Amino acid sequence: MNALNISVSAKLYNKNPEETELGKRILSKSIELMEEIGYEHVTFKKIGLALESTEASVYRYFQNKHQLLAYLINWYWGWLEVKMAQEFMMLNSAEDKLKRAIQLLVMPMDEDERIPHIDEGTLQRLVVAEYPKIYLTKEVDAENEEGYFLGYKRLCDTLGNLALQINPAYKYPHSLFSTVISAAQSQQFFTEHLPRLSDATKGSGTIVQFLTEMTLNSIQKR
Amino acid sequence: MNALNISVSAKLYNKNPEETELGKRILSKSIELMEEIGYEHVTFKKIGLALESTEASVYRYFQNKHQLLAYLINWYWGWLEVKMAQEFMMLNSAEDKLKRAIQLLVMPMDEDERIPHIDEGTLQRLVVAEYPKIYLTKEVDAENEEGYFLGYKRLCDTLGNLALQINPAYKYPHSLFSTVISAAQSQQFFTEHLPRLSDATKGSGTIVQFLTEMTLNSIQKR
DNA sequence: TTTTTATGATAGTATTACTATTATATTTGC
DNA sequence: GCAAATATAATAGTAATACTATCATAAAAA
Repeated sequence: MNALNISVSAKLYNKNPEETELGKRILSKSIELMEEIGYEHVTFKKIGLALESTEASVYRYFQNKHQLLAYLINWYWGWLEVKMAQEFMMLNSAEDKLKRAIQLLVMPMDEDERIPHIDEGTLQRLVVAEYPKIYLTKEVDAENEEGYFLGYKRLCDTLGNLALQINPAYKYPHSLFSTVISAAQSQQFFTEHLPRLSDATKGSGTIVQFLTEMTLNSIQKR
Repeated sequence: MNALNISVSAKLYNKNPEETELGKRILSKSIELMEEIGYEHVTFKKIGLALESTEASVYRYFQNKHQLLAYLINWYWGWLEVKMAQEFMMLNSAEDKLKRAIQLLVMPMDEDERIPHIDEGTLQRLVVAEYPKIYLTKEVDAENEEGYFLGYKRLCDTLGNLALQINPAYKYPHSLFSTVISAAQSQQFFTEHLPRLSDATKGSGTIVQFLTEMTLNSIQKR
């Protein structure tokens, strides 16, 4: 039905939330509620209440809160990659593409009207505040096999390949971009909450400059 | 009593665990248990049980699990800084000091026999697996004012100042070292659990090389 | 030796993270 | 248009968690 559909591994839900109205409302309200009160304070009961539905209904779509967060974050990485692919069509050099990718990682996002049930801006803030929680668990190895982290991995690969176009001899493309993506998130968080851990003033310009310099200096042939 | 005492903000405990035998056993067992079963699965009841003490006794030292984790992680950063200061005395150039600092961030740690109740190696693995959880909460601003993150901030400052010795014009010392410290942890985690997000093989050599190159390329005058 | 302090033992409460059951409304197949 | 399947709502119930409180006793300090 949507002009655009982001694919998320079927292991990330009990019942596909994109296929029903209630499912979409669960996604929409979960993003809103998690961003508002924080992952730790969210319960399926509260989500049900916010939806004027029930706890049991939310459990039909997701096994638990952790799986729901993993779904949302994977959706976000998938969506970012689609955005990047669109933007890259208008650019020629790998360096320009990398620069644009870094901007997309940090800049506030506009609502995509092709996907009305997801507020991308709110989702981005949610990712900034919560993303490491999906892998920093004792279940990471089992969940990795289920595809919980494919979104992140694919994005890392994509950016790593751009780096290799600039310098095929660069030795650490995966490490560099897992670091850059992660830093894109954490620098946003630090700028807002722990400013002594960043040099950025409000607004995303400084963060983009810092990350761009770090990235290009790392991969540049010299 | 100890030859060495790491200072941790008094807001990070109810009752100073370094001052009693039970307190020290709580630290020791908590590190062990958290590393073994993971932060999420730890409860004060389980800690009490492992100590052959009680839940209530653990609550006398720490308000909750989150505060306990924050204490342990702050202790770790404080201890790392002491280690670094020791090592820096034997080095002259800021560049050598930075290189050594990166090694200390990544390399497995030996037990410090001056502090018998803390197993630094296990604590390091705990920090790798859990450190962002202390700031990625809705309480971050309030806890920041209580000094929950001083250890991290001080370490960042120290390393940032070394960078400024190499290049006083470098614009992003705080951002760079919050990124490098964070990457030091996450690259260790990725190497073990999500290898597609790093280029390192087992052993810490590749991670050290990657971080050292990234750091020096970023700050170098050119 | 008295008093304070630290710990242990136990109980209790509200919330969380589920699982299960049943009733009802809606959609789909024929 | 009707039967069957499916989706949701409403409700109940359970085990574990995250605390708080009380009291007895042991050890240390005054």
